[in-house]
Amino acid sequence: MTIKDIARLSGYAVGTVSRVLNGSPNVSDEARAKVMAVVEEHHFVLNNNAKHLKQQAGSGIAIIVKGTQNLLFAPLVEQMQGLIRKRDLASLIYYIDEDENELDQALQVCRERHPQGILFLGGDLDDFRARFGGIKVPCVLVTTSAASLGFDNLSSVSTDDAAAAEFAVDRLISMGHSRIGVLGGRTDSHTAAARYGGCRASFKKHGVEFDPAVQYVPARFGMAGGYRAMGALLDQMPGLTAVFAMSDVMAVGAIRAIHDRGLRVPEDVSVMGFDGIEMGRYLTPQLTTIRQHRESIADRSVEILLRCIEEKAPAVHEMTPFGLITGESVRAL
Amino acid sequence: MTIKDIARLSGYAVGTVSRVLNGSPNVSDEARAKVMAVVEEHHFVLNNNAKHLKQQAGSGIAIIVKGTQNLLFAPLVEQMQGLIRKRDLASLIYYIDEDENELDQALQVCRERHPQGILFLGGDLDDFRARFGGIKVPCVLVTTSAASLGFDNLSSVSTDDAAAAEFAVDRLISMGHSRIGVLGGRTDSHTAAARYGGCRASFKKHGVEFDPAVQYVPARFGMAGGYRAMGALLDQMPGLTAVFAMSDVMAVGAIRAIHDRGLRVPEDVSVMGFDGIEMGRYLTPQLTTIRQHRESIADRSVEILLRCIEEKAPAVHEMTPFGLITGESVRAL
DNA sequence: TTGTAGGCGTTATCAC
DNA sequence: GTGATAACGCCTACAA
Repeated sequence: MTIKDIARLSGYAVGTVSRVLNGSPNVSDEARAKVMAVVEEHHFVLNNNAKHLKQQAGSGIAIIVKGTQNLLFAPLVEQMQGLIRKRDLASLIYYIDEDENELDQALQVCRERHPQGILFLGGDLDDFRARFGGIKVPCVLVTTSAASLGFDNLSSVSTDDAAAAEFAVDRLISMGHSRIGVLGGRTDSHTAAARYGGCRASFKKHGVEFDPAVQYVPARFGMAGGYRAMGALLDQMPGLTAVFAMSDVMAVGAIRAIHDRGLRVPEDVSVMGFDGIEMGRYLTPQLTTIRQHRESIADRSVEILLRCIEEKAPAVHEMTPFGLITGESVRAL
Repeated sequence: MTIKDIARLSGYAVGTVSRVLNGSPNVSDEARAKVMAVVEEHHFVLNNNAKHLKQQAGSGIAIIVKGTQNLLFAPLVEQMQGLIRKRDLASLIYYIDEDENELDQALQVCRERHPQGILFLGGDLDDFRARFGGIKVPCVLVTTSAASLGFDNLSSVSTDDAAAAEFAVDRLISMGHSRIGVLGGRTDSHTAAARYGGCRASFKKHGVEFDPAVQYVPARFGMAGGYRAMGALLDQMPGLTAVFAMSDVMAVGAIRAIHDRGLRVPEDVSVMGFDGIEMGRYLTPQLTTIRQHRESIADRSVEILLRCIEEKAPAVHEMTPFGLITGESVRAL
């Protein structure tokens, strides 16, 4: 069943059918009605391969989500979709796995779907540095700053990771903690590096001792990673009273590791997370954590992208505010 | 950059380039080397629109995942991908949101990508009943039984929801509980209905009282749903000692609701979950839950689909074994 | 082994 | 307002 069949069955030519299906104004009401009748009768849908093969002009905003399980991304995607629809634009969403290259995907999408712009949820700065040059449409990298890259069609919207991490450690220190461990991503991650820098700044500012070899344990962002890293930290830093985990999911693993050593949270060890995922509020103890401001992130990302598209505005790199969710996993000494 | 450019730059014709890129054997090593050199230099990738538009013959297995956040699906997808690759087939993964129609997606994929078969992770039986007739390739519905539908190209692989739920309640009863509440999906969900039936069978078998109006609270499958439903259950069933939540994620919400009433798990109320997601083992208390056998589900799904494709085998509906993960959230009275 | 050409289903540019 | 027709980028006979 192709557009040709519809043309034959409706008594019109393919051109007219195409015009009807694409909402062109140059069609008589009669033609529109007859064609639509045939289309609906056969549940006909255009073939996107052919459509996009032919169509060079871009339409819609592509959203490339790297990491389907990232609990922070789901609400972001949902909100962005709404904002894009509100502007009468289509959104094309592509979920890719953590280990796929988001720029391969983006380049393919550009070749095949000609989007007007791209929102990247998550992504690796090294990938961007290596391959983003091939992309010509305006883009926004969301949750990671791309300021250091200097591409003139790549904006970014992110939490100020360094400031937020510094704030987190400030908080622990202000509550009387001084033997504080840090569980982070591997230092090849730009995000982890920024948060790590914030931690160090806080320790230094307050004159609190921090020996990276002992007090910092890198791990994968995941419960298992948090669990193992916390175990190591407890081994090498017996007197610790608080730990800052660079993601809520790691914090969950860390809390269990603490329990498995016969210690309690927060009585024996306080745990501060990072992200503010929904799950945190259902845990016992509820997670005390840094909250990334999802609404602002989604909002600003879409806003910036559209401004770059419609007004050819230059790329900008924004930081959105962060907050503190006071749960039950941190106590004052 | 198209195949024509590569042809020009490599000194060969488009046909040869196409043959190289598709791994055809009828190419000299020299041609292959020269063409690949140009291809890699320019990071050239074929345009899938054109490729699939032309290519009617199907290649690859499509995996349609409904619900990106379903913690059960992530490991299933990963394992299935591995199994499919091991058979030298390509896999095309499509993630769609919970509220999209998986059959619209499937029909589109069939028209545009011509897969040899489709694996559906999650899906609504009503959607299938209404629209699956349009699909002609072999398919497997995973985690939900499609036996009742009777399509001859739709197999299914699932946990025996009724038996597993019955087992769960059996277990609670055998540990001395008799005032047991149930938190489930809304009864329009086939899965929830099956699990609900299993619960009732267990209560009946053991002669334990069960008044659905009081002891059963339907809710959405999610932490918030579990939290609210548990609150309601505690209100209307003051003396309860145990609750069976029809998903682990609901159980997490339920446990927090119990805590918020000043009760403890499992000292005051025991909680049994369902699914066996990774998170359960990191919670405190660790979740006691029914484990769906992910490995078997992935394995059998791929196996059955390939048998249907390669040997034109008839559709089958298999149940995979389930188990019990003994955590800390259920205690003996 | 390699080159050539037709056509996949659609859109868009022409005429009419 | 409508109809014919040339691309879009690729695959695949078929020819050489």
